[in-house]
Amino acid sequence: MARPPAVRSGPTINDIARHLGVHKSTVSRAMDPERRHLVAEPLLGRVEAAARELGWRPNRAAAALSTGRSRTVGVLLPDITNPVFPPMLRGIEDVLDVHGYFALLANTGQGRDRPGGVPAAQAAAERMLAQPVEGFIIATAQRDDAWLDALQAEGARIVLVNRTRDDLAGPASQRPPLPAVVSDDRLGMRLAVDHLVALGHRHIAHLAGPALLSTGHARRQGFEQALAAHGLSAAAIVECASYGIEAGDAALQSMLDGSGSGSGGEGAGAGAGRAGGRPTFTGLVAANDLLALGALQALQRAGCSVPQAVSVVGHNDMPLLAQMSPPVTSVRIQLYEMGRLAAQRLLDEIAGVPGAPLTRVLAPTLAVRGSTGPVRDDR
Amino acid sequence: MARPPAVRSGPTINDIARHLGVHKSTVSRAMDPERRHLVAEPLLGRVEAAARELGWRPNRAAAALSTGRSRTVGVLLPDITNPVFPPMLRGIEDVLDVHGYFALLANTGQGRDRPGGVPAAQAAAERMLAQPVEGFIIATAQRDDAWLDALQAEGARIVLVNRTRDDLAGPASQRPPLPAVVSDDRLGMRLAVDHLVALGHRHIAHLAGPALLSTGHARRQGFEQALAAHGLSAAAIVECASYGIEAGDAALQSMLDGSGSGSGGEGAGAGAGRAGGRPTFTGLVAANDLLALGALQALQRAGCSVPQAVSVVGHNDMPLLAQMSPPVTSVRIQLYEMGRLAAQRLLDEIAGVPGAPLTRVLAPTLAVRGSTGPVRDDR
DNA sequence: TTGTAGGCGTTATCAA
DNA sequence: TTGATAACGCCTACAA
Repeated sequence: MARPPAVRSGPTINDIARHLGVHKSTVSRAMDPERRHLVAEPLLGRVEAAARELGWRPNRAAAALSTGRSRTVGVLLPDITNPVFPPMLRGIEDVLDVHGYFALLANTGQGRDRPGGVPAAQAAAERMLAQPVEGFIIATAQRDDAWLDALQAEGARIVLVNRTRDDLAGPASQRPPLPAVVSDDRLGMRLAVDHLVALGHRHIAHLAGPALLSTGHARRQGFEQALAAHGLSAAAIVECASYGIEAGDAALQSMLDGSGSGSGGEGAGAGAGRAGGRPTFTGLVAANDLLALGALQALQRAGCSVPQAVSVVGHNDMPLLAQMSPPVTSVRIQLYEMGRLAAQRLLDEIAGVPGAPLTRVLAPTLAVRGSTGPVRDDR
Repeated sequence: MARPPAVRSGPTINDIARHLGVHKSTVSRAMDPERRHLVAEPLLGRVEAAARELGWRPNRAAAALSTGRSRTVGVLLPDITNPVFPPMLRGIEDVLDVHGYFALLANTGQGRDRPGGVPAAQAAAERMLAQPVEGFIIATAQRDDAWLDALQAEGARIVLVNRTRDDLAGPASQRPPLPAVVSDDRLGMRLAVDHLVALGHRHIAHLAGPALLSTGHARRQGFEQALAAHGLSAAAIVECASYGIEAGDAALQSMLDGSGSGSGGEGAGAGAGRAGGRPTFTGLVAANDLLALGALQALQRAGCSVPQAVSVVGHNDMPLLAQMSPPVTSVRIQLYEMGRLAAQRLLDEIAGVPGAPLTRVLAPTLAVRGSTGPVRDDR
């Protein structure tokens, strides 16, 4: 009965109504842009004045309870510290902001499990649902993520960014597909390979991303297809354990050691990365920029100069790549735009806008910089 | 009366109560860790089983309405795309997560105004307050931000990170101070200057941050004090318009042109950045890393090699600085820890924990890399 | 054009 | 230890 320790005080529409001698529904109407026109002009002005005077502020928690709409969406990222995500997040927020929505953010790691065996991303999604959020933008999807199915089955609205999950089961999969906004990874790899081939490279290796991620999978396929189109095959392929500098360094080192095929390195020429003290390849395409930076480290340690001995291409064109040593040639994907489109898609979904395409595929371009150059010695 | 379009469906505690033939208050108690002990053990088990079986999920919007606590805090950043902020944000989130809180994020730009004359950060804070959030972590504060006073006056809980606002008015200011977690900027500058002096540099310039930001102000003071301690004075000081690569490039260019004193460049030697085709300084300390990168660009364009002709020190030690060309020596501040402490402080504030120190000052260290070296030619 | 009544899902207080 | 009742602030239907 008593209402003691309310954290948020402030006046309510009821206070305004009393102040003006009208009913709170009238105030409610006056404050809702959609129904403002139902209120007579003079009254409307008085209500607004009173609201301002009393310092009224809407309480969305109350509105959410009443309408079921919290004007909040959940954003699941592996790690905001990875430079590809901030531009995406900006894109998401810029769209949400225009529509009066907020993003609830969670960094959930690379899909790894919590003590209880529940993926961190799933745990975060559960908590967000309780908040509640009206939908999710997810950049952590793995191709085999089962919890996504459960989330979807609960009726949650979901849009994937930069990742898809339906590659694994193939087009015949029974799972209802999820809307996704992605970059054309195969095209990206074609740009990278074509660039190296045009520079005269014939022995080209690949630092692949984790096969469980759609980007790792698709980019590897794209790499092999692009090489095949030139009548070439991979000089070496090593799959990296994760998308990080360390993983890239280790993977390239294993290539040089000749030991290395990584966890999925059954690719052509794997284990043959080095012969007679020099790498057998003159070109290297990494599945993302952090892997490329790791490779640069390892190459430098091995005394291989870039681009003189080996040309290196990254993927994503994350910020500051132009200031690196050397500046890194990279496949530029539309990070900000991907975020924008994903948010737009989710809001459409929430608003029930029909006929949106399931998957938006954005075309990448190539940002050519100092880490690639003409092949020196053909072998 | 009718309840048509509820977005969030799912069972409620009422459904569980009916299912079990108990009252919803009992279910509510059983589900609250704080009051669980008030429920008899056997019943407790049945309630939990039923909740699991029916797939119940708490509705925080409803709880927030009842308790006034949304378990949500607002985080105001200038721009998540600036690499210093992701580590801070991770620190914030990691702490919030443990306590069941979520962060509502807004990128509000560098304190610039919206069309209506309202700072973007203020507008975002207003919207967040309506959400409602239980408090704010603010990294956008300018030293003269008046809206912060208003926000504080409304009773909002606020913790500042990396910035303070009370430098401007001085210790005699009437405004109630705000809790803040910052790095020791003066100490940071001393580390930078001492390092250069130890390398033999005697002519040292400063690329200052905007004087309206506490970091810009304090670091400039720290720079001058550190020089004075060695009996030196600044070779040149130019204040940059913002903390960005472009601004740093432009400011250094103006130094070289001898035109440049920036908006606040009344410092000793300003306008004397260059003499006889070479810069008059052999050492440069930038107020942050992006400014340093801009300076590197401009120096390279001018044909000044780093560190042979000029040694450059940045500030913040943002990620990837070690991979730059050249690797940039920088004052390492505890970005992640600042975020953690700020979040912890805010939660303490919310919980009413007494006796927390108003300001936490973290000590920086120096990360020495390739952009600094012994002075070559003394002049 | 405005008022009335009821409910959204939860928690708080009091009574039993 | 459990139940009953009344809020929290807002929105929706319907009546006036």
